[in-house]
Amino acid sequence: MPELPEVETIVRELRSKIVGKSIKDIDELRPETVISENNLNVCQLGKIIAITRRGKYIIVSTDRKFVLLVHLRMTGKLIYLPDDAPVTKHTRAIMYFTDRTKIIFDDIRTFGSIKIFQSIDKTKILEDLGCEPLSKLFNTEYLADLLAAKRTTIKNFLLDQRYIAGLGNIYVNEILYLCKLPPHKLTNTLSDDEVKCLVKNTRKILKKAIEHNGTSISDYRRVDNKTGQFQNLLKVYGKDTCFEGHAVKRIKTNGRSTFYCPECQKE
DNA sequence: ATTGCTTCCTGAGCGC
DNA sequence: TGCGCTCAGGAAGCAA
Repeated sequence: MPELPEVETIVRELRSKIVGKSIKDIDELRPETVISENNLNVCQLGKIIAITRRGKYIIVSTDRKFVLLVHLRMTGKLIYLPDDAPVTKHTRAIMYFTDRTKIIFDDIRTFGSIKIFQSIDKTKILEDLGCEPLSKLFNTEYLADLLAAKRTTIKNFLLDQRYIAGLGNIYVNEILYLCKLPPHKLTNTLSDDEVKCLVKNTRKILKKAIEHNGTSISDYRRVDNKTGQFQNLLKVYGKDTCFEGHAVKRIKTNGRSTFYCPECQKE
């Protein structure tokens, strides 16, 4: 499941491989995968000049001011290949470049999409995202104010993209474990020290996961189809026993698997 | 306004 | 062998 570190890894790798290439065409193998305004002719998109990230969105900008927002959801992959390489059973779209290479957009569960906009100003979807957890804006003041105003659990809060952009289920479980906070603790009951701890560990774990090219639990793959390595360093998600050797409890919260250690993460 | 539940989808894993 | 069931989960849309 691509979260911030996985998307960041993909963005960095895409940047080194396809910035400067001209988009020849986009072939949509499954309807509703590529969504654009006004019957846009995808042959007119132009040359890729930048690839950035906001939350879990990949932002591809072209010299003709077009912006492609790619969201991988749970099972989306972007794989860079020669243009005659075979596609997979779940390839939903193919972006061809003029130098006989391509990116295939592979997505088993079909929730991902590629949205094309005529300028960055039209991408309203990005305006609803909260701050980037690796930016200076993400600090104890920002977090303390938001947490105090909410009436939900810390786990629900951390997963909400309107407050912090980029966290998903795996990293939220890991962050709460590192902070020794139970997932059901209410946001407005957190102490100043606990808020500080959240900021510190969120940054720490995201940076470390990026260094290890993300977490490949199931479907996530890098642009060369290789796995990331951070799954080997998880301390509580998917574990029977935590890093300290205690039994890990697995519960469901809002339809999500929640792994936590009742011993380490006491009220 | 805010919060939480349902829904979308396919494949893997399991019991029988 | 194969059937039916459950689970994986981001976020839009809807309900309370």
